[in-house]
Amino acid sequence: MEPKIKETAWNPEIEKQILKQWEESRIYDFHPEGDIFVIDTPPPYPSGRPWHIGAAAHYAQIDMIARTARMRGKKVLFPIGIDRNGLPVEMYTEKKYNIKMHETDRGEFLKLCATALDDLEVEMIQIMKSLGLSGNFSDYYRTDSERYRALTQSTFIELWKKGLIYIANRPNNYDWVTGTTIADAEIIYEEIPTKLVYMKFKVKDSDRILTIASTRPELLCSCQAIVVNPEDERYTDVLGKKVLIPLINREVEIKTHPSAEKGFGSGAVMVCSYGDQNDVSLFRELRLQEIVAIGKNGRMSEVAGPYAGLKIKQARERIIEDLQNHGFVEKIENINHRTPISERSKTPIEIIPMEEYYLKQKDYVERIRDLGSKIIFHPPMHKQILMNWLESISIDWPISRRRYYGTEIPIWYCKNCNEPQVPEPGKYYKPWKNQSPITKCVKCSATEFVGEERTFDTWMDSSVSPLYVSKYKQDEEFFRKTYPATIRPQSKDIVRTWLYYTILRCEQLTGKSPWDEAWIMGYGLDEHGTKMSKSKGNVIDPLPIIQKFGADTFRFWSASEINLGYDFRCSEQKIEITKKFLNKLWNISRFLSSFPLIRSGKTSPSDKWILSELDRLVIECKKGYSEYNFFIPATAIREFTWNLFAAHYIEMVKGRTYGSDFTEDERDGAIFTLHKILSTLLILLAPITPFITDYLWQNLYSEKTIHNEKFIEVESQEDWTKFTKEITTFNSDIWNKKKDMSLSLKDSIEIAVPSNLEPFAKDLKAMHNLKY
RNA sequence: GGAUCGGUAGUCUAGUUGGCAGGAUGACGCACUCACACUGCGUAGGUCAAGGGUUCAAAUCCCUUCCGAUCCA
Repeated sequence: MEPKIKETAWNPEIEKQILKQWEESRIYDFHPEGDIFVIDTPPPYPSGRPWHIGAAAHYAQIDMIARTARMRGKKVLFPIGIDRNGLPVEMYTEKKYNIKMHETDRGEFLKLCATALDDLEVEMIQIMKSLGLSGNFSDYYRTDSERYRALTQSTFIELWKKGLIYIANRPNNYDWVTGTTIADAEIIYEEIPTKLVYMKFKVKDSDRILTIASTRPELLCSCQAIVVNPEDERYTDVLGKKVLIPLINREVEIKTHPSAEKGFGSGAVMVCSYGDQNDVSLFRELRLQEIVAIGKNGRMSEVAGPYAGLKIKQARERIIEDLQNHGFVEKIENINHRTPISERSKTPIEIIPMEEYYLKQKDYVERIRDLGSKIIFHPPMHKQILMNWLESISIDWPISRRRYYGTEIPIWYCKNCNEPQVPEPGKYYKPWKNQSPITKCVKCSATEFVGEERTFDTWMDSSVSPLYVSKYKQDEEFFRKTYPATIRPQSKDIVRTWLYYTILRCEQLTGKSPWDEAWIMGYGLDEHGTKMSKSKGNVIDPLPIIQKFGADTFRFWSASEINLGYDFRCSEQKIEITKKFLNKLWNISRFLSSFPLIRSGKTSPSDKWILSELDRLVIECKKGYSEYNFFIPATAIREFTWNLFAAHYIEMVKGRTYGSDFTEDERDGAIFTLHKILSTLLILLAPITPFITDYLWQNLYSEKTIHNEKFIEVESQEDWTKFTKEITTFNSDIWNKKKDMSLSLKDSIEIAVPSNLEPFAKDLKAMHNLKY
């Protein structure tokens, strides 16, 4: 019999045809009726090649979530978006054209950014499509579109009217390289070598010298107090006394505070505005008058006297020199200091008082803890990341940024009384460019206005993604059906930003949690187990790999290699090896394609045995799919297919399907079982490897696509799996014996089938050519 | 300092309720050409990080220590 499938190997080129077929038949279109399942897809930022292989794996898995839901009978809304707001493109543009953003015409600069994004986006969409994502590409969204930005602005206006937004001048994380305030969530910490300088402070009206260790001697000019631990007996006699700041010659008081550690340096700490967050809280608690020592340009301000105008590092070196020359230095230690760094520009941040807009979040911590505790996390352990973050929120969220490529803050100020005022929600406003839509000041009735120039923190945009995809304030009925979304898939490094901010904002706007479930994935690591990043240069580009081995190989690798929530290593070699499995599946199908399709039959014991094992597999796979942990079905299916189905069952029934010593009923039972198993395997695998399964399905079982099929239910009544171990061991023993006797596998051998395997004797005899 | 995760063969990894430590890869040996050489069979390779405890029984539960990753102060 000739196999219907001719080629002896799976050719990934076929994926292109299948992709075309999917697009033309629009099988993944969303219709908002029935049991609705909404995915709050993360819109990727098109940062250019190489794209991150971990990200590609991540999107492949999100698609598996969508396909799993469809096979469970859900109507799936799987939006595709591109995130285009924010700093990366601004920095890319500055570098590409060798210009500075703040020195370039704003309109011109925005145009250059948009063009760059358009180019990068085309490639991004292409890669996502070639991965086989079943999302809504025909209507993909951009976070910098008019509609999206109008939504961000509307939600801001709504919250403004609710009184959740305020302006405040307070010390803030300031990234002087990019020239903007940033939120705590945008700070990372790095160990940086620095000098710990032990300085001598003279106590007034006393002979005592106080030694104070600091990594920031350049801030001496802004020192307003010395604090020691209240339980530190070394200093009880000087409490309340004044000390003289070296070089500056200003007097400040010695106070107590529990944050001063007895063990750090000498136990006495200088409090300056602002060395770190602790300084900020001390100034507030002790009601000290701040002295702003560092300006927005990252240089020392006028109050630094002779050091004014110097960059921070230069000023530090100069002041250390001067301190040494005047005998104020006791010693200098070289230490590694944990330094707050701007996540974007990778430079140490400064804390500078600035006037910014704030969104209230402190008052919401309890409410969000409550909502968070009700969200089902996959895996559950990652809920802890959110809870830890909630624990550490100490200030409201500064949401204004002094950047260009972002959503504009929709505010105009009265030229007469400076009162800020917001327009009506619903439109996209550009206050730096457009005329004020407000004609009369709400406070003084003046008629002239000046537009706000700042933009929002990009998380203000990202945090309304579930509202955008469910057409909040656009389509009431659609919104009612699709909000809250079902699931938020995302990576674990943005729990404290994207996940947290989304819950915060959606709660403030809708009073509800944005989703029922959150699905959190780990990082992609390189072969050596270190985190991949462009700056380290160890990023693996997924595109050539997908082109070489096909999307299904890449997807199956991603499913079988990534245990949900854990970090995973990426190596091309492993991906290559994965392809062997698809080929195995291909060849099993090729073999079966030489037999007629029989949809029911009288089964023999061997058939009943493998069907029992199949039931077990179905149960296992369903369990994995219900947790969206594709590692479980992928490894279980591979194990079953290769090591039970192909290695044992197919070999056991070859005699029956070809041979003449069997009845027609017996033969048909085998052929029926073979097809039953393969068709089930294809369905079980369809969410993971949608291309090859659809191709084989359409060649063997149906005119129609596999992707409209539903998952299989378990059906057999008897459990024959207790024979598995005995069968596989028996077969293995025979193979070994033939090998020992230098016989070919076809040669006959005199071995009796053991009595416990009697039901399978006929198949086993034919399989091994047994004689006795 | 605190939190989370991890430490299983040269390498990677499974081991949800304690019950013969499983798989992949690489290495080595052998075989067939019948769906598949992108194949099949086999061999070697392990103090389950270390120590202690609970138990008839511990990779698994408890305690202590060491190492690594990530996050927070």
